[in-house]
Amino acid sequence: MVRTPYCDKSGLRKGTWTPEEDWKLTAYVTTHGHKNWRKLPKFAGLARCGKSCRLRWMNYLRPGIKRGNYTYEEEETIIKLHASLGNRWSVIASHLPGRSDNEIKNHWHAHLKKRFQHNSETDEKVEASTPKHHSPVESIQEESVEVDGSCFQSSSPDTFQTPNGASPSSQLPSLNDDLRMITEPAPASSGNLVDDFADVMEENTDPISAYSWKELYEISYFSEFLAPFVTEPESFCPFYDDWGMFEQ
DNA sequence: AAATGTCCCAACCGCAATTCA
DNA sequence: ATGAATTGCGGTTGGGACATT
Repeated sequence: MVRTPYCDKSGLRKGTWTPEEDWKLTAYVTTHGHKNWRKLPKFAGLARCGKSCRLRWMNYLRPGIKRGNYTYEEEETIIKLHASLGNRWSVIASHLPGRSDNEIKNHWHAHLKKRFQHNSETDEKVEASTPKHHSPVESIQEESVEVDGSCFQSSSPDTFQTPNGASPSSQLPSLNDDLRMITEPAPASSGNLVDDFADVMEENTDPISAYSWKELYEISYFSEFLAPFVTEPESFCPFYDDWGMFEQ
């Protein structure tokens, strides 16, 4: 069977995503959902392949995603699950709400693997000088978490967090709200809209950093670009009828 | 201060699995 | 039932940031 390449290599951007691209993708997926990643970039105005868009959304832009600052409990969970599941990162990620498989995989290779190996070596030395007991791996496997999906709450697209870390809502915020947040500075304004906006975002513990949001703010065509979504989404998205608003 | 090495993360790639027509 | 299209997964890599010489 001959596969058509999922990514048409010609004329498509690769590499690091720009704030502008992030915004386009976020705005489009938030408004129209993502039923067909392959066609999405075309209608979102992105020169990326669908695969790249999906990865970016799943790992960095999707609501509720957490970045960095792993807690001790999270790291313990990763180590235990890895001991029992191996490199099944997506399964491991499903037990850590807000964490992507890619990030967990990176964190494992960059930090946890070394620590785990170091601990194993240390324990082996202790084991050699003490009466017989279980190896570190065996111990971990014995007490490893049962993977039945019931003991953890998986991250859900419905648990949207606002960029400033406000409590999750059962509903996605409207794009009008987003626009209001972007275009209306706080009452106690310093007079510099960009800085005020960044100040708000700096409280954010969530995915898109204050730095990124500041950059996003500075993209002057925001309103222009968003206008079609807010007023007549049907005219912008040919799939609108099929997809429905906020479909996840 | 400059050169070199190392670490870490974002993103790409290929393949397998799943869904669709 | 079959083949094509699409999605999801895990391994790998490029390059920027930071540390060391």
